[in-house]
Amino acid sequence: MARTLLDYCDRQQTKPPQPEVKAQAPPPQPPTREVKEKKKPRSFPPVAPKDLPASYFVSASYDGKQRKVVIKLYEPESGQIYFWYDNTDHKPYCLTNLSQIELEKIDRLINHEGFDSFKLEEKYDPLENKNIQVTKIVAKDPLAIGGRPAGTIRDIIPEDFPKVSAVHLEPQEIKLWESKIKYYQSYIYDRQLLPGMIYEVKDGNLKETVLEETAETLSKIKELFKDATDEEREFAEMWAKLLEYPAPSFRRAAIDIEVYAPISTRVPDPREAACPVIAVSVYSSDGEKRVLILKREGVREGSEQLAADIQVEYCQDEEELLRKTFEVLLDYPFILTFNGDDFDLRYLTHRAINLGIPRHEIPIDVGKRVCLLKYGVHIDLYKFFFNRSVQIYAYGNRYKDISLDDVGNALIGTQKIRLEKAFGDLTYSELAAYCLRDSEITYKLTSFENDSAMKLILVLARISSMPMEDVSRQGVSRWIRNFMHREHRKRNMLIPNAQDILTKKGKTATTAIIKGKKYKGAIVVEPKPGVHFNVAVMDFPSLYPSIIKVWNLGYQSICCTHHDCKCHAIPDTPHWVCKEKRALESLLIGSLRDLRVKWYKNRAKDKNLPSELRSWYSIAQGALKVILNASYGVFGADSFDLYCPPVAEATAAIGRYSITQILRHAESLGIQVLYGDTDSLFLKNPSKEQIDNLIRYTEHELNMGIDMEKTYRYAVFSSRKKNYLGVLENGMVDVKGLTGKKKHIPTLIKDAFNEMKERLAKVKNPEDFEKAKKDIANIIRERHSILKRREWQDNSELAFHVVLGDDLERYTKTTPQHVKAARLLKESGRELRAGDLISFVKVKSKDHVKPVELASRNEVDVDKYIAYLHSTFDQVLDALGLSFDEIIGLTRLESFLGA
DNA sequence: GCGGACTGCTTACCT
DNA sequence: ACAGGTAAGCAGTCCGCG
Repeated sequence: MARTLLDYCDRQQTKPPQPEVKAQAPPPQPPTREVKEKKKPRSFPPVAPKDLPASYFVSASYDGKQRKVVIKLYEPESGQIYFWYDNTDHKPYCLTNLSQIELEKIDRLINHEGFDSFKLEEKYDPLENKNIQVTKIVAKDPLAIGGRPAGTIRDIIPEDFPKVSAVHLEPQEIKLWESKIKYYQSYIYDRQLLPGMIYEVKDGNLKETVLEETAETLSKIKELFKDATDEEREFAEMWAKLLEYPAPSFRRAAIDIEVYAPISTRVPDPREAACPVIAVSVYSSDGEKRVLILKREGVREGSEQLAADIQVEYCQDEEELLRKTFEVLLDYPFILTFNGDDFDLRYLTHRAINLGIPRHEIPIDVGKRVCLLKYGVHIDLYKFFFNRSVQIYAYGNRYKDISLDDVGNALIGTQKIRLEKAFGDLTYSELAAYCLRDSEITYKLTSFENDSAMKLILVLARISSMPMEDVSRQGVSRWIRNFMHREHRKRNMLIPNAQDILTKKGKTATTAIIKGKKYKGAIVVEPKPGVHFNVAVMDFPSLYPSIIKVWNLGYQSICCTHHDCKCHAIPDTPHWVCKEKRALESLLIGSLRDLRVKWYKNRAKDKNLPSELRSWYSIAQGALKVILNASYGVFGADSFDLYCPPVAEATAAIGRYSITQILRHAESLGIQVLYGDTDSLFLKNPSKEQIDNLIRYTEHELNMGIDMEKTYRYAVFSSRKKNYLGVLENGMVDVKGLTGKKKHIPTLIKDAFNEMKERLAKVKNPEDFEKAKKDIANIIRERHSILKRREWQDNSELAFHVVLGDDLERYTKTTPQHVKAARLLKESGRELRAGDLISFVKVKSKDHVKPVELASRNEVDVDKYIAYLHSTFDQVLDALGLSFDEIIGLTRLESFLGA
């Protein structure tokens, strides 16, 4: 019998109607959208009709009951999800070099309940560079191939084949390929489906929707690649299509739950779900601002006024609260949470089970690490913003720690509500406001700047061919792996096993400067200390992707088997690269790089475009940046499925070669090189001719582009690498690496540093400097005397903020100061985990540190702070010809004596 | 037993 | 689970010192 979505809450209707108490009577709200009336029952699962208008492919998974892949289609007009089940009879499989005759001897395989059939196929083996015959082992169920602890086809073959085979084969000669690819991914690749793109259902079949209006743009892009090779142009077109198709508006709701915990310092365990859920908030794109509150004994209403458009609904018991929440989860096609995988959705599920709600009435699929929805798409923003690439490249390192408070504060300027009392003591209206704020922030994190986060996830889903759930949870190496897998399948290439790449292509040959690293990396040019006026910064735009493109780098091409290619040597290494056959990675990464440089970067800046379109281009551009920035690193990461250390090593080596060549050439032209790092050169006062010469040289000799990136009015270098300050023509100041900009230092010191920075921004010429120096000396003297006289406002100004990189017990080798402070906090009852930010001050007592909340003002170790102020400013002062000690009035002798 | 030289650990940053 | 290179501060160890 088909269930309907409303069946999920049918029990509630059998109860006597509950009196609904409102915090205050909200004026009736006009429905923001017709969805309010739409609540007619839909059958579950919501199978797509025979004909469905244009809808977005947002997710895919495997339906174990029907033994089919199911695709979730989001139809933006109705704002609903439709399920489309595979109708092509596609089946899971893996590949092997054993013949059917040999395989038939393996009883456990033939008799395996999940075994279906064999099929002979020809595939191109990229490691051997030739076509080979393989046997496709087809299964009835993806779990039969792998994914179970034992007794799967993947295990049986290497275990049993040696026993039944007449010829002896070494274990490594028994090959199995593609047995670890998720089945729905395999399906997506084989059918060449494009997640994130637009499809329609026609007569029960899934059909890609072609938009005429993008044709013109696509042909413009094609024109940009007219001088490229045919292959490169084809790849660029492929990417461009994925990036040019529009995004829908995403109908979505953010939810957040609050749980009553008797011990306020303890986070309730979502697996036990022992405590009641007392509030659930919903903040949606339909304009819903709703809080469900559990009625409890002795809780006061509260006098705070909630905004008029907020709907507060009281629930008499917890089951009612949960069922109403589940209705929301079955209504919206996209549900947003902040840490819902590990907390909110997991807690709701286990709590519902504890309360006796049948499993099938809970619309959540709880996995080991994720919680997915039976109906829509759950996006856990904690996982998304936690992603280092997203944090650094997409959001420019604007948020520091991955808390709702910090991310919200940094990106949308909204913080969590600060609680003055324990959770259990809150009035209803305080609880409602607090809970709603969290889902408000969660929602707005996806809505600011034209829904940029949702669009970014969509674009990444397209690039990587992954469902939106997966792409928002997994790292950049998975995104890259998946589009590479897709292209292997498209070209009938066997996807090689990581071990085979390693065996065939070997290891690295250079020695890293840092102990424990696998190979040598980039060059950093020794800076010329001092203040330099008119500094030009030149750089290679995406150096490593350019190298991968120009030098044809990839696991296939590096150290290939052709004899003639050996002369095509990689500088500074024993490696060589293929001249005959283009590597797939080189094409993929190269075309992506060119497309970003030739098209997306400009479009994102093009003031003539309507702002909506421009923001789309800046999202696309940002997505490409994230991918390109990681595209070299993945080859050196052993967790990457196409891990190939010599490719990473060769890329870095060519990078060193390139910058060294251009550095020599610059010097031969008589240009003074002040500094350089990896892909950049800082030139002192170069002439236009000199710059043009450098550009020409790089073009001809290295076959790569180099840009004049920016010019500093002046730059300040110390003798330290990766540490400098540059003032641009427009007065903006770049600060790199200096302690004064680091996030962990006390605000008392940081503020002084920023004052200096602002003062330096005003310096136009060498004469201005003298006045600026006096002002800077005053800034330092002022801070110094605040410290000496103990005149700071509050200890929080002196707090260092350091992230706990690991769980407390795991610091066994040393005990850094923030760990000492954290242990003191733990003693006073706080729960701490890896990733938490520890704030501590330096004190005179035995451990030298105390958590800021436990330290009193008179125990602060002032001398330590003066020393820190000293070292922070020294990084700039010595270049300016100033001395900290002299500024604070110490004679050389006094400072020598340590006065 | 104490202090300086040294190494290693940890975090935050740069490209 | 992208990479390597650099800076800084502190913890811990070794060694020489009557």
